Amino acid sequence: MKSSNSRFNKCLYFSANALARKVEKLAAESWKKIHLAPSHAYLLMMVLEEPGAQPGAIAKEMQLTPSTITRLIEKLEEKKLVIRTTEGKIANVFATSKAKELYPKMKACLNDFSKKYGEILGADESIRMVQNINKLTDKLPG
Amino acid sequence: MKSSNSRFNKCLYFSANALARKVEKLAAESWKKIHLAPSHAYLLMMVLEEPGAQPGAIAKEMQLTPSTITRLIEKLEEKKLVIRTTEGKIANVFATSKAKELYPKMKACLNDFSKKYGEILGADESIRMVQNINKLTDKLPG
DNA sequence: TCATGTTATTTGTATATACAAATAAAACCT
DNA sequence: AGGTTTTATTTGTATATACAAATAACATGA
Repeated sequence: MKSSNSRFNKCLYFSANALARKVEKLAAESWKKIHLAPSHAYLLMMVLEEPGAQPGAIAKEMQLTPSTITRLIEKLEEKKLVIRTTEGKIANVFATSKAKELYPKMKACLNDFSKKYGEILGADESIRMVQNINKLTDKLPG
Repeated sequence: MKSSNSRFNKCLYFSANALARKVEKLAAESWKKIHLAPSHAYLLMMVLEEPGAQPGAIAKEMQLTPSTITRLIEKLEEKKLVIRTTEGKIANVFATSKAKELYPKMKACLNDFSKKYGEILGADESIRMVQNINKLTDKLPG
């Protein structure tokens, strides 16, 4: 069933969720090569690029709640991809050397993914669409 | 943090998910009045408008998997809003009279929600955006 | 007709995410 | 300094969703 044929096709709730689910799936395919879920991969990339990042800052940047970030970090710790140091109420997250070795492959996965949807949508079109979605998101409250 | 300032702002995965989360929250507010999660509400409306709908068809229209539909129906059954009849391998889902009584309020919630984001985004803009999102979704595989 | 394949649904299990409450540390008044 | 408020993080619990396997019914071709 196409979104454009659904009885719900006029509703932003439905449309936004349907898009997110499809995109999630497409992204998961790209990241599968290195056995990471997209959200784990994004967090890890952030930590690689900003060593010692704090969970609260990560939450803001990823627009997820702090509790979700805690849970993601736990998973990445299990995989020995990050470590956490806690000093007072502040936690800092660092990528391990295992993660650092993975970094080039991660960039390749990211590339693969954006190429994949770039081909489907057209390069210009896809860049414009992402910008429009961001603009929309920024206007919504919260 | 604005989407447009995030290090991930160029990535469709990130953008689509951030949008969906915000919209979900906004929708949940509107549906809270009648104590329904948006996905439950959408399924229920479909069943109200199409009595006897089959889980498989509902899955297609809502672009969710059949197993997810089963789970949603279970919840709605607990709330006495739908009943399920099974004949052979075919199941049919019907709204109860309790659900039928709720229908006008549901339409009001839906209205409230679309008014809410219509005000935030502008009526034309929001309609155009939903169409663009649908078009994008339809182009993606799966 | 019956063996095999296909379809519809459900179940078992896993993941992502959130909210609210619990901790714990730091900052801030007076 | 000592009490109060704010901030950062984690934990307990709940929801939405999916995939893969199980089940059950149906269809179909030899």
